[in-house]
Amino acid sequence: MSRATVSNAYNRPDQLSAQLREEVLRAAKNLGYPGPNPTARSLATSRTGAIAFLLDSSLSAAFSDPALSVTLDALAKAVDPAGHALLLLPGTEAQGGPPAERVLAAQADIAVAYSLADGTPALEPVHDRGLPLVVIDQPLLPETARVGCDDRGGAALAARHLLELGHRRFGVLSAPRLSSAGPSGLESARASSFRGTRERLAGYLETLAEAGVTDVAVSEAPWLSADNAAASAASLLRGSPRPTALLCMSDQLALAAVAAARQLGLHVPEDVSVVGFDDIPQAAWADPPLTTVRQDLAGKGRIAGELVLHLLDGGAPPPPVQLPVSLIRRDSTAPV
Amino acid sequence: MSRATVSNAYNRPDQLSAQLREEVLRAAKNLGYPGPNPTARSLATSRTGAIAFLLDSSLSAAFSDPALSVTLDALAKAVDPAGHALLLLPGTEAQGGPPAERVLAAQADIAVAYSLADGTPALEPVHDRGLPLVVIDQPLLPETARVGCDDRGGAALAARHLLELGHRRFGVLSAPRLSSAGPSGLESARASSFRGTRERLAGYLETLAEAGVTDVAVSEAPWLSADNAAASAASLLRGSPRPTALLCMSDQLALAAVAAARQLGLHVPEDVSVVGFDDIPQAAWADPPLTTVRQDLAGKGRIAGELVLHLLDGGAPPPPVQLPVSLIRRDSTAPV
DNA sequence: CAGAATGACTTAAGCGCTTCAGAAAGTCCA
DNA sequence: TGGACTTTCTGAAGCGCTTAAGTCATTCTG
Repeated sequence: MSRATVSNAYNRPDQLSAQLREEVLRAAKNLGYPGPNPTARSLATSRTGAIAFLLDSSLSAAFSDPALSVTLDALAKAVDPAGHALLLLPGTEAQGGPPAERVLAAQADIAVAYSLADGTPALEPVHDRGLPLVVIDQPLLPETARVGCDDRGGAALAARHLLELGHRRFGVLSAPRLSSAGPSGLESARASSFRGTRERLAGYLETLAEAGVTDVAVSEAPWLSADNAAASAASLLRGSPRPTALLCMSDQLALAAVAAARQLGLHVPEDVSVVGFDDIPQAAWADPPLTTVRQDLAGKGRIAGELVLHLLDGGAPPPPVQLPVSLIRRDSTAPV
Repeated sequence: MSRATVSNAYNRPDQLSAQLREEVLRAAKNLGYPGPNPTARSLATSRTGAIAFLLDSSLSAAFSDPALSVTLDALAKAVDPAGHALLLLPGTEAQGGPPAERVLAAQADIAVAYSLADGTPALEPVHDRGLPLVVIDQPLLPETARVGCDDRGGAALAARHLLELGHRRFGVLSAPRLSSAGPSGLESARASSFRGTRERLAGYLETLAEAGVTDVAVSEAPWLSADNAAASAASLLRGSPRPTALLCMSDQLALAAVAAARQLGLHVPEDVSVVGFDDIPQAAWADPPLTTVRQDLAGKGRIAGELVLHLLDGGAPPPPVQLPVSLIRRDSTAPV
């Protein structure tokens, strides 16, 4: 019996009679042959069946934000029918992405970059290897597919909402920038290597400035952990004059801000209004339910998945997709 | 120039002169050669450098519990120096694990099973392929390394604590069992395919029974999502007589229970005591801070990582590791 | 200075599979 | 009945690499 026949028995049943195929599979079972070796198959077909997912930080930091879980799950479901597995490459916080050599050695057909820092060394090997690339919430690169949301517009929505409620004293709770060295605050956030951080900050500040509010306290939560975030929020709330409204770059941060406020004996929204960003599931059933900027996280993941499939199919990168955002008014904001 | 020399330039610098090596690498750069193809290298070395991580459910369901993030992160950090990547295989909720064919096709050197359902089809291909296996929070299989915590003992701790506070009317909020069909409740939880669920339930009920409490309401949260969990908790709290204490199989469930109680106008711990399980980071800064059974999640992940390294190194599976648990008293429990 | 030891590089086998081009055998129609 | 098809299976090349064994020149050693 030739190898080719066995191979066909597994991969192309139409190439041999049903009877012989049965016989082959039965013999395989008897011999304890578990089916084609995935690595050898990959080498022969030059397809690994895996998608490399590049993260900006450690797994626990990355997954502490439910926004990632939701997005990644939607992505996984979108590519699932094609049978792809997900190869997770955690980042190092110093580089805002995985180390280059890990990317170089990753067995994957395509890379998906999720909110990596600009200039992270992780993307060069992707290019060198000729891997297709889909970026989520990052600047567009040549030859790359992209999906993201209107970060700046969303931030503007949040700021405008609070202005309309009469607030004039604001604090901004910022996502981490790249390096933990140096002072925290406005300049630091503005110079963040993360596009999302920069854009949201710009959205807040521009809108506030248009309304004549220019003196805004900015605090940055170093790498996402609940404790860090609450501490940063507390530092904003202890400022004087105390802000009456907090603009938070994610719901995760907003939730921490609410907790911090409570700790300080402040009531939300009576004493301080809090608005988040993302509209993660938890935002709706938090106490109080969070006013936030909604983006379609599941849609973002699904579209990223479709882009993956499209690129794997040899398609050219389509124009970048920008998802809309909208303000969801719940109970964490009130007139000043 | 021979292939072997190039290979050595990348993998064994001691096999050639530094000068020639430089020359090789320079030439590679000029020719746009990105270094050895990972798949071909794997075939030749029969090492993929990846660890397959098998989950019981979808990514969003799995990662909605921070306990997983923490454990997985610790595992990733433990294996990181060896340069392993993580191949994530999400499960289907009907099977309590990933589909067999995905496991069969996974390019990995070893499998880690996290709290899969008993009898899931995912583990057979692991065995057939001869992959080493580490199980976390699951029954021990032959030829397998295992790490887990004392689920039953921890549950007993929680129940005893509430009994000592004088509680006599209990509700149990159970993790999902395998199938969503059939009645929810005691029998269903007892027959769960998940070892953790069964053990914790047994721990609760045995301890309560020893104290003469036998009539305990059990409600099961179908696949972990905040909404589901809160609804299940609410159904317990609406029972009559209303339980004065809720035993929750995870902190995630406990947090949802607190939210549900609040929604019903009940105060925690004045009207109802709530105790969780796991001691996830959020438990400490929740409102109120959660009384819970602590298990060393990071330690569990780290040990699992060490087991992975040990098995990959050709070591025999050591005896199963059972991690201790302890009760952490915070403010979500009070005398009845 | 012969022979052993060392260092630097190459030869060639093989990892386990897929797939294309063909061989062998059977089928069909004029 | 015989050439043209079809169906079923096999031969063999090749995917891109690693590595044990081997070659050859150079350097020691006694």
